[in-house]
Amino acid sequence: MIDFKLDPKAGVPFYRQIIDQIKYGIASGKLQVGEQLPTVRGLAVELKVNLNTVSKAYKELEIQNILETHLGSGTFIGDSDFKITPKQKQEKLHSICREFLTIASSYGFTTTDLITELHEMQNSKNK
Amino acid sequence: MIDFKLDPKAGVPFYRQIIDQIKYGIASGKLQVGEQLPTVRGLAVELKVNLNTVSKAYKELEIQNILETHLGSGTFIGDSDFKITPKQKQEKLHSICREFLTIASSYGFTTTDLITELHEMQNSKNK
DNA sequence: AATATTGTACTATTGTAGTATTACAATATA
DNA sequence: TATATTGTAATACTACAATAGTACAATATT
Repeated sequence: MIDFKLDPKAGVPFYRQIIDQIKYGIASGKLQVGEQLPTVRGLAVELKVNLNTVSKAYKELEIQNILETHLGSGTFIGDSDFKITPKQKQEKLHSICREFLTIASSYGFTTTDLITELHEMQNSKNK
Repeated sequence: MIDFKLDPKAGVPFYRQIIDQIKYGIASGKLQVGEQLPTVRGLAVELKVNLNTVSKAYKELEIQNILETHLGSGTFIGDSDFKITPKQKQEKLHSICREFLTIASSYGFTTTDLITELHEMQNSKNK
């Protein structure tokens, strides 16, 4: 289970911080498929926010096929790899990159600039 | 001069659409250094928005050292290459890429995924 | 100097995001 | 079947972003 934490000074909405922490928890292996998350009320009390704030986070992750909610029993980590087809994943990657390119080009950067920079960031990370 | 167009359905604020079109105009060479932009009133009438909306766009671009405004005479494309140092440009590129990485990783994509995709997009563009 | 033209500043209005309050509906469990 | 536990829905409050209305200040032009 994750040790959830909210930072009111982060400038990021609470519900989005919750989303990010769950996503990161999955990516890092701290959260396993099938594992139950805290109940909306439980996490709301723990984080001292309203239960709707937690609910909003869970709901958005359910739309993204990352969580499964079962009324009466709770919310669980879904097996998103089974639900998101490789094609859907590829399309998501494509749309993210296209959006990125649009923003970058408005600053005058080329695709090559971006690739170069990403390479450098990758290298400096593994020092 | 650019043929400005606003899309109310874009989900992007008017002033930001104006900003993007000017930036893209510069990047694509349609706007030259020293060239005068429409007056805030002129463009406001043309786009059927309030003059403050145009003013806001110009002001933000002036902060970014992309435009120069001269009260009484108008707003002009500045020689941003002289004003933005290579170091600043590099930092901008870096911050854009880091932000991009954060978003992408929340979807489970790695830096390598992104680089690969960008390469493919670059290749398919030059067909 | 007078006037027109330019950008600026202040204020009000509208819409939306984020969060909370409260009541409800579905399911599990005793 | 009764009750507790779970997520859901409707509503409202607050803050802020976006835009507009209006008046102002600086500069150019005559």
